[in-house]
Amino acid sequence: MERSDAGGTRASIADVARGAGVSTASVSRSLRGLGGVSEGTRARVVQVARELGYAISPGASSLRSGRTRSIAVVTPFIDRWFFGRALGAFESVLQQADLHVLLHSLHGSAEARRRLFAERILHRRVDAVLIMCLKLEQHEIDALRALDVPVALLGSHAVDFSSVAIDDFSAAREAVDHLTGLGHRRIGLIGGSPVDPLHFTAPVERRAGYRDALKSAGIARDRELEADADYTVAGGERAMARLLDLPQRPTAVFVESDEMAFGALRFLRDARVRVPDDLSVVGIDDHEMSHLVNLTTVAQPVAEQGAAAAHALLAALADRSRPPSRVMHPTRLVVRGTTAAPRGT
Amino acid sequence: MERSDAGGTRASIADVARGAGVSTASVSRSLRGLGGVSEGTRARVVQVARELGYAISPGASSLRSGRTRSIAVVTPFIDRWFFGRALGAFESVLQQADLHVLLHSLHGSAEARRRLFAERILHRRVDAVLIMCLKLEQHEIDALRALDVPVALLGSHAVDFSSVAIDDFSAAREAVDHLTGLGHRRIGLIGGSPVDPLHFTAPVERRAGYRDALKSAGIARDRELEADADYTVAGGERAMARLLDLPQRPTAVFVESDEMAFGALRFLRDARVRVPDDLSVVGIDDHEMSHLVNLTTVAQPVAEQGAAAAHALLAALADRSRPPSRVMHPTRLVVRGTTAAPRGT
DNA sequence: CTGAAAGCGCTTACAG
DNA sequence: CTGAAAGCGCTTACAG
Repeated sequence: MERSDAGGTRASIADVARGAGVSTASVSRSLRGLGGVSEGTRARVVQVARELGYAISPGASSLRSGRTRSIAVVTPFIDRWFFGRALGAFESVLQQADLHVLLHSLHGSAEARRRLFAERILHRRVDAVLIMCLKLEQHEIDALRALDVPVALLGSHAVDFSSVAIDDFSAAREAVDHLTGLGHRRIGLIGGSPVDPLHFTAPVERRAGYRDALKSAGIARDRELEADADYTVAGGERAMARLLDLPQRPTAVFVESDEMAFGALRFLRDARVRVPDDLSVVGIDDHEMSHLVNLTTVAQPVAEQGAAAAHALLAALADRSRPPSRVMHPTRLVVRGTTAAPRGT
Repeated sequence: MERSDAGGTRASIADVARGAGVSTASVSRSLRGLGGVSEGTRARVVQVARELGYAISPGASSLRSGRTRSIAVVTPFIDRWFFGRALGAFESVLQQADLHVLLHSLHGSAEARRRLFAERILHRRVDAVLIMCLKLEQHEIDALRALDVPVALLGSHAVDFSSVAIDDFSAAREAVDHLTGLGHRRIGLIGGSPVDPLHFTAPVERRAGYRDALKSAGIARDRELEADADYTVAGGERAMARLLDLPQRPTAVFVESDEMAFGALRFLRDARVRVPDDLSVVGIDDHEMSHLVNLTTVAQPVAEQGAAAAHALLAALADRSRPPSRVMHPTRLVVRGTTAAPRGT
């Protein structure tokens, strides 16, 4: 029968060694499943450890071994769909590998980002690091390398590190090609600001994909049709308002994320603009709410990216000499009810 | 100018002591801002530490001091609105206090929950623990107490620990009172299963509030009108389908969460049931998407609860003799467009 | 104000 | 297969 009394809580490896009549070295080897211990010894040690309610001291273990069994994840936000979902899958894989996840959110703050790298907050505290969706500056790459642990990126790339992402450029092209294929010529963009202090990767790539799609369709670019937002529902709402204020309204809008698209749809409904009759809308993500509002979008596999990032780190931990890997996950256009041919065609 | 070379990365407290011509004790005191050091010494130490790129070894520090500067948060899910938002606010407060957050998700698994407590996964690894939304069993409370660190609960209560929550019973009453006030008599429930293996607190309390509101309005309870779901959009959809299949349909439905309500609304739209003309719907949460679908709901302050939980833990850390606190956050009915008087009134 | 020294609890060569 | 011992890098009484 398992019990854990107050005394048991404080049992150290020396207590277990004493109880089993062996050295602390043998206890360490037995409990970690290492070779070089007889089965009899191991069984006795395991038994005594359980009786005493022994639990290793992570601090002592990591001081000696240099391994912390923790992995940091640096994320711009926690409370947004993409990040929550990627994080969940990431954490799940690592938990199964008996690793802990240190959560470090930037909360959208460039200052928090600066502090993270300048103050060596992760130093010696983790065995590996995942960076979500940030376009890294060279000095940040240097700071990460100085940590001397495997680093992986989710949603961006850097030559030095393993990365997992979708092809944001192609995803945007897919969305806008769908619109031009339907016959639209005047196509707006609601996207992240290119001057966002946090420097996300997606806005830059997706905007480039949008422009490229227009070019391929022989449509001249009109800077007025590009509205900046901040990847939130409210931001999408405001950006849509600006687009509708234009002397020459677009007949379709490509929105860089589903959450912004929700905001755009909301504004259109209130403004009595019919979708897709008067205006088509296409997003990126396939957010879990998208089917509710019947949004046409380019789906990306989010949980899969989180899990892949975890596996990349696990592989790097198992073999430190392994070269960085780069995984691109596929996207897929999901046509629903918010897109149609422009009126009068 | 700040630099961090490879050598700097490995500097230890002894290196700093040597560089500054003082003992390691003085370095420790200087860097932690403790008293008993002259300003001249402190300045010199700080300067040398910066030059060498010194960063403390968390393992060594915690081995000696017993403090890890980490706080664990145990959450049933990461990728749901409520949890992401509460978690974000929680982490933000702790980060500002120079504390780290260890994220441990149960991923909805009762087995993961069992393992967490049985295998002493948090033992000596954290200075405090936050438990989200779980109704704790006695043996779990015992296991948490054996950790010998402050524990706080968010979304549930236990006599031994500090807690932060809303009054789920009242929130449900508020929602259902609104419905009965409008004249509804046949009111359905879409709620969490009372036999969910994870034992959440909210479903039990909210269902009780629903029943109490009916009773106060003199309406007999009809078990058929209570549909079990799992707090997901898809679950809300399925539950709504079952309610519509009833020989005698409800004229209104109280849904225990906005996310389930979204699913319910989706089903109603596809089934061509008009809301609120044919059927009223009210939720709980005030999810960020709720205003998009015009959902009437009972708002709860989620980020505030996360921040309050962090502050409760901070206070306990500062004064271990402080008795457990219990904070109840207010809820507020937000009437939008999914509720109205029943037809023919 | 300062330093010498003990010791936190492990892991890891090393020797047998 | 096993153990004695060193040492990881700090913090903390203690003494001066």
